[in-house]
Amino acid sequence: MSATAPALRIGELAREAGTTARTIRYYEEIGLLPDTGQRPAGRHRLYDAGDVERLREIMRLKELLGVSLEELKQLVEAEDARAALRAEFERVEDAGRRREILLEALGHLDRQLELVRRRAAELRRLEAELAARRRRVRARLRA
Amino acid sequence: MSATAPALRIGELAREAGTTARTIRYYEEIGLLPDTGQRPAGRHRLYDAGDVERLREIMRLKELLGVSLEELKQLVEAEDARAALRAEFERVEDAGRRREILLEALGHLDRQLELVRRRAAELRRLEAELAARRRRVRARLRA
DNA sequence: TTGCTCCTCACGTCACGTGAGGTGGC
DNA sequence: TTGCTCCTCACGTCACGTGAGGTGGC
Repeated sequence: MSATAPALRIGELAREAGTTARTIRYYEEIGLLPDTGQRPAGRHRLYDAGDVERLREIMRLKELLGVSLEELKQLVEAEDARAALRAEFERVEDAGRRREILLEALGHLDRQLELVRRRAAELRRLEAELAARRRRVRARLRA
Repeated sequence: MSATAPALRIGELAREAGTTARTIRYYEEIGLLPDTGQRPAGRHRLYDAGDVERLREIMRLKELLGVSLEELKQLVEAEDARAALRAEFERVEDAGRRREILLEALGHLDRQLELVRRRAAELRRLEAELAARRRRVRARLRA
């Protein structure tokens, strides 16, 4: 989207982000990724390094949290809103407004962390169970 | 399946395992769950506490590891093979054979642990990033 | 008997995979 | 020009969701 960065085609973006061209087109179709500019029908989609980061982040949230694309859209929108707030924070002088913005960001981060921590805790429990079984087998091997 | 335990119907099993009756029927259809005995067509499926444990474990692996049902089937079959080996271990006297069985169990656990640890590590990285952002916001709030 | 849950089709949906046939050019 | 990747349909698949119409009984 940026005019300065070197342009990537859809296959390269897919490889960089660990997915497929079909998936990228589908995400664009349902509005999870923005339309790639005013592109005459049949013309190639072009992306930049920022798009790579953005898509990587989306794929990571999807895989680690196991959310639907609808929920993922909400998360991404919330993330965009947070970016907009951050921009406003830089512009604004009023201390009260700045404090408000920070508190909102904090709330958002807390919700995200809650989701991630719950999942991480479940995974740790599974890992502990497997490790315990492994220890029992090793103890028997020594006997 | 056991004759002694109190029988559950499909809806109860679904509630206990955190899924739906439709999902259980589908898993039976594709062979991920065993057919519920010789059941005359139209008759209710019946389950016991062991089935609850089994299905809970399946749902947990599915959600935490994000594997396809085909891969999940492999995992469950490997788990069954492990259970069979454990039974053989109890029966068998020969020290060499017992050792072989333990080594096979160890290899299986190592593969499972590898999968779980990789995912746990990714989740920890995401958690750390979010936590770092949270700390930055809190530091600004104090300023 | 009345409710409630269950049964079996069977079509719908979500998130893509996979050609078919054609066009573009970091 | 020749390859390679891209384009847009459009149908297929996986993992279920959701009725429709009917039967069972921990």
